[in-house]
Amino acid sequence: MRKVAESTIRRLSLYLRLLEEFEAQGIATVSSEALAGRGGTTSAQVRKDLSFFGSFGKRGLGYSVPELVTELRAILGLDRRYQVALIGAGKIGSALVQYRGFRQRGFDIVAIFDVDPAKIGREWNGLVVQDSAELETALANEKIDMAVLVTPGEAAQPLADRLVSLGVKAILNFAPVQLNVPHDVVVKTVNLALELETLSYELTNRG
Amino acid sequence: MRKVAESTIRRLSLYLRLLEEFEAQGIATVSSEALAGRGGTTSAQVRKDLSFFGSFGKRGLGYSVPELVTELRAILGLDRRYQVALIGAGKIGSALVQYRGFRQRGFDIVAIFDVDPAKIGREWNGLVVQDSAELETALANEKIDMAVLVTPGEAAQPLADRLVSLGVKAILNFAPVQLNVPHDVVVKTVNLALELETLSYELTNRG
DNA sequence: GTTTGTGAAACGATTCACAGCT
DNA sequence: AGCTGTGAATCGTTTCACAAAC
Repeated sequence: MRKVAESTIRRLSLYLRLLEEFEAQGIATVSSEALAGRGGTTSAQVRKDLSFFGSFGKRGLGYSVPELVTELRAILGLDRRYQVALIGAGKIGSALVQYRGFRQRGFDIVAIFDVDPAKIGREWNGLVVQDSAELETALANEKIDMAVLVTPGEAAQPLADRLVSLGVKAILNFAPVQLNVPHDVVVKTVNLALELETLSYELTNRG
Repeated sequence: MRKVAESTIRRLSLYLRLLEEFEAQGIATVSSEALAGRGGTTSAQVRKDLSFFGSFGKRGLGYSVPELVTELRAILGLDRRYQVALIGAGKIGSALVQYRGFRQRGFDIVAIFDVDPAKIGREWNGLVVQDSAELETALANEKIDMAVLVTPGEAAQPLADRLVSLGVKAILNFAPVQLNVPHDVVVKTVNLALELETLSYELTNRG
């Protein structure tokens, strides 16, 4: 498959959300214009984005909502479930476990780890918090698709290395560091400080 | 000031973090090469990024670490403090309040709101959770620079509208919706579902 | 008449490469 | 000699505009 820009993928994700709303309202077809309108983009952009993956519309008519929902789910890999390990049972980790969008979209948290003895052994949303030291033995028989790293900065890289050794191919990183991983592993970092600082920049330099 | 790309601002933020580490280690000067190395970019990119704002280096030598730290803080607007209102006292809000990077970087949470009667009136990190219905009266005398929105999707837009009316010029949005605001208001949306879906896409279309 | 799909044009960001300063 | 600062070249993304399909 030809290389598609990340910005395109993010927009597809937005379109999918809008389409699901349309579907819930029983709307049968949408134009690229309608999809663009609430998505903060243009109709040409919508059509270009979709054209990377195929021709899903009918000229003069638009796109079938249920059809496009199915296509986008397949493109985004959301027509399957993922086994997720959560590393770090702090406040943010806890919020993530609760977040219904997580399970709803196919991401099942199947293991939780922490280094804090006060947390290890406690039950948490039906899962017992395990010792991070036992990562390897605990995950030996579990097939983990993704890891969510919610640890202090200094702990993140060593844990990432161990996760990679265990065969994890995708990491969602909330630690405020750049992770170093092999080419075949995908990392998405959500850096709160960065977001605040871009806001701060915009505020001071007129927004 | 000439328009600078957001990607540039995000990298400046990364450089600042690295420089602070160098500073703590007592390193006096760095080359663009050294800044690039751990920041995941190239030396030319570092120089170009900085050149938008001035000439901070010395040819043949590199950049003075403390000087560049000061410059970047000023550029990013981090040489002042911000008054932040937190809207939504759930798990994620709680995690944000605790997050030390928040206060450390100059962001002071001065008010917390929620609609849940069980939470209203409770003390939370030294602040009493107030009723979101009272937003206007509670913030009448407080000068709020930023709001952090951590509410369900449907509540976000109406609250954003009220915050804008109150003169808030920057919003960090964790609700999974696109917010509609006037030109002079900056919004940064952190959309967890989006991040997961880009990971999911990468997993299914690469590996 | 309406709306898609897509080459081509325009725009924007990154990389190159080197002159100029220390 | 070493490293910055920057115009020029390259690369990638978005917008335009229109022929083709319904």
